[in-house]
Amino acid sequence: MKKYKNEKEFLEDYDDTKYDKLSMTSDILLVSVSNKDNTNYRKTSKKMISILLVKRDEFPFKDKWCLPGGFLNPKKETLDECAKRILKKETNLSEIYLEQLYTFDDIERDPRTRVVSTAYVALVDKNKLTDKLNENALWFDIAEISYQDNIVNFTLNNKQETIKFSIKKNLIEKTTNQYSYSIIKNESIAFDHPKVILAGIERIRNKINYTDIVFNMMSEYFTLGELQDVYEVILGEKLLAPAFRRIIANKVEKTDKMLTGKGHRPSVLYKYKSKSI
Amino acid sequence: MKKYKNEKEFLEDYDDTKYDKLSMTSDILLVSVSNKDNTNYRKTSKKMISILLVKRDEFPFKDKWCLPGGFLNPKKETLDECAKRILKKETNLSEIYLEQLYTFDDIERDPRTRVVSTAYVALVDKNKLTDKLNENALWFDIAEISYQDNIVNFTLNNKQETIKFSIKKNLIEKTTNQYSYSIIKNESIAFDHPKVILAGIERIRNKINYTDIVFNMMSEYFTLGELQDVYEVILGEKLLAPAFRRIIANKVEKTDKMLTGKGHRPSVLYKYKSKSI
DNA sequence: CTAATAGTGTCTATTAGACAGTATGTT
DNA sequence: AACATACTGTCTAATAGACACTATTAG
Repeated sequence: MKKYKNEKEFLEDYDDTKYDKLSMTSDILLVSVSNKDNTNYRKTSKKMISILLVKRDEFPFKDKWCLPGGFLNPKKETLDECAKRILKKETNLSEIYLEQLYTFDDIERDPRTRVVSTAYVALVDKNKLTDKLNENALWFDIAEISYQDNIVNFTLNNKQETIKFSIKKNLIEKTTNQYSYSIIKNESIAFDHPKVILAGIERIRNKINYTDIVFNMMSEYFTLGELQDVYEVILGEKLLAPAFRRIIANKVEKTDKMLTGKGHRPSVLYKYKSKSI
Repeated sequence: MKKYKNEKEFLEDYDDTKYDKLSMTSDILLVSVSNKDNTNYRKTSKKMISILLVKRDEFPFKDKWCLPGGFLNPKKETLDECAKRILKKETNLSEIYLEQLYTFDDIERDPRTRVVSTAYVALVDKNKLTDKLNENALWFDIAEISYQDNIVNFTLNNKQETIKFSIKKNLIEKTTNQYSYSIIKNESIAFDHPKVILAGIERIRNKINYTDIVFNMMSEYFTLGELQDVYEVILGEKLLAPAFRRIIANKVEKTDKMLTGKGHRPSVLYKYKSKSI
């Protein structure tokens, strides 16, 4: 091997074309909250988690649904910037909560060639999306996430279509409960994106208890009942109101606004109060 | 654009050489626990966190220390497999705790070319390493991690050398306390590896409270005093023994072995008791 | 009035924090 | 004996869980 006197000389002589390279993408699980419409004037409309899917109009996986994503330009952007560029294209918003989730890299995850994908979770209040969505993009409600043993069954809905898929969780590390995922049923979703959806939902579920992550999906003003509903749909369990209110008490502040017209006692609207450090 | 009848036809015609690609590496923060030697026969030897660093013998960053790592072979291995291959080479062990940490991808992080690195945290009980280390590899003790405002100062030690570096944490997301890191002092460590070290230590610090991650660094038999020492050095704070014992009570089981010869009351040796699910 | 949700008071159970005390080895 | 750590008992403080109760609206 050639000996170099210094780093500058080494770099000038460096030829990266002799090494095997690969492509990377950023894929984004964009999550929000919807209201399930309701006919009974008394009942409040229940909350649901929604995710944005895009219908592929090219091969591979033509006509399947996938997460918004795109190839990284290795010369001039980071994965974060790539994710933001894609979000901007899909939602026309720049100020969106974004968090790196996991890097997915099964060798065969893309049939074209080796593509490693760094997945992101993005959270948004859907009501802020005033612009019309890209015509291939649609919000799906997560109608159900059911756990049976180590199998997770998802049901996604939009007005035209229902999507189902199932993932098996295999415990690979006892000390920290690490699981590997294998897709055991999936007809509608492209790539390994079912895994990304599950990993992202579980990330939010974990973080909801020790961070203020939920407020990225809430409107500016909300009732404590709505907030509790969102916690319940994310956690998949009912909470008791007094305990819930104690826990979130110092994350919210009362406003002088009220939500009325609901066939029951009106409720005070609250705002998110970020911790002053 | 050419129209394809089906996916097979599309894939047969697919040419990935027309897209810009990049290189990826797996870098591993291998962490263990050491005993700080002690002269007073009465005192117990205090615990320290140790990490494995490798001295680079080639450009770039020749003669600097870096984390063990290596290029991903895009044709035939996953990032996990790549990390395991490197660990095997460094430690000759296959059964090591391994967890994906974060994907680091600053554009200029490698002066040669664009290299995205997926970092891993690996934990091991150093006593299991019977084979001699690779001659370029050395364990460094983390002598100090001090926080002043949002600046973190590291001091690493081995017998010959002391390494210091400082990282500034910039809050980029209030709701979940996400920080970006910037290296503000560093003379000895290659690439952006100071960031990886900080991120890895903080990951372990977070997980120690809600998982059994710590036992991956412990010997098979340990005293509760040793275990508490490890918690304290990772958390950077003193704990009260009665509370600590209550918390870890159902993670450990008593053995009939005792640790004697220490100038004070002998202590019972315990074993890790993994949760039966 | 009724059904539905909003909101609070309070008791109990559980968990965490603190301290003091006893126990037992080596030199 | 002296020192250092091992280990436990118990009081107190803080937090979480549960339930019952009152409040207030649209229809």
